[in-house]
Amino acid sequence: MDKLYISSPANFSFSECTWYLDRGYDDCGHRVRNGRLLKALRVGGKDLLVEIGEGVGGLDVTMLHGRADERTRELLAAYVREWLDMDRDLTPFYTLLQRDKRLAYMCEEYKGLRLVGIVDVFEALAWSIIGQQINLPFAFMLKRRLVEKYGTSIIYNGEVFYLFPSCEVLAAASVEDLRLMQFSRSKAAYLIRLAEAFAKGELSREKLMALPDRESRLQALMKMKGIGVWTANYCLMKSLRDPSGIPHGDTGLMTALTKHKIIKERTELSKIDRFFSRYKGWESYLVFYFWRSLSEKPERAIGPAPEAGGRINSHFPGARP
DNA sequence: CGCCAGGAGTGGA
DNA sequence: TCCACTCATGGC
Repeated sequence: MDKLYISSPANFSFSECTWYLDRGYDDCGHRVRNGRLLKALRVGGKDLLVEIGEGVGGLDVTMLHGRADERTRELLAAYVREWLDMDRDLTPFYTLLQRDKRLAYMCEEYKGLRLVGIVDVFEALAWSIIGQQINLPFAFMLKRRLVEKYGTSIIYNGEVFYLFPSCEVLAAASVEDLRLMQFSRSKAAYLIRLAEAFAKGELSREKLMALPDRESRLQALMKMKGIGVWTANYCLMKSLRDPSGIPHGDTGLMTALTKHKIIKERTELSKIDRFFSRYKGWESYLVFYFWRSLSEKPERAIGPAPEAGGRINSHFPGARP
C-alpha cells in the first residue's frame, strides 16, 4: 500500500479541520469516518483516492486507489499541505485574537483549525456560484447532483467517491440540463460560461497568480458574469490563499459579527471596515473562524456508519407543472 | 404565509 | 452612484 507521511506544524489540529469538513452538511467532496478523512482528488493528471489519518506528529496519507510514482507522491503531499493550509504560522493571528475579549475564546476553542481550502480554482468558483443566495443544505444538494451527473468517480470497496467535474465536461452541459437539477437559469448559464472560460484557458490559476496584486485578480474575476465581490473574494481566500480576502456581503459573516456584538445592524459597513483593519493580513482567517463559530459543536450522534455505497441516488425533483 | 439563505445582474432615477 | 426588482428553492 502506498503511504506517505506529512509532519504537522505547530498549532495544527487535524481534528478541528475534519470537524469543519464534517460539520453537518452533505458535502460530496470528501468523507470523514472514524477520525479519518477520505477524498478522491486529481494530481498530475492522476485520479487518486486517499485516506488521511492522524499519526505521531503528523498525518498518515494512504493511497487507497491509484499508484503513485515519486512525482505523484510529491504532488499529493503538496496537495494535502495546501488543502489544510499546513504551511502557515498561526501565531500572529492568535496574538491578534487575544487582544479582543470577544474573540479570544477562539484561540482555545478552535485551536489549530486551518483555513480549509478548495485547491482547484475552477471548483472553488463553481461552488461559490452554486452557493450564492441559497441556504447551505440546498447548495450542497445542488453540488451533489452536479457532481454525480458530470463528475468522474472511483469505486472502493463498493463505495463511490466522486471527483468534481472537469471544466471541459461542464462546458458541454446545457442550461436545460442544469435546470432539471433545480439550478436557476442564470446560475446555470454562469456555470457553463465559467467552465468554457477555464476550458479555453481564458481563466486559470496560473493566469490569476500572474497578475500583480489582489486588486487586479479581483477585477479579472469580476469580469465574468456571475462573479461579484462576494464570489471573487471567496475564491481569493479559499483557493488562491490570499490572506486578506473579505467576502463582503456574506450573510454568514454578518450573522457572526452581530452575534459577537461587533455590529448591531448589518448596514454598519464602515464599522466592519474599521474592525477588520485590526486584522491586516489575517482577514481571510478571521472570516473563516467566524464561519466556524456559526456551527455549534454538538455531541455528534453516535450511529452506525453509513451503508456502503454512499448516497448515490440523490433525489431529483419531478417535472413541475 | 413570509422571510431569510455563505449574491448578482439589470434597468431606471 | 444608488435603489428596486428579479431569479430559484428549501428551511423555518
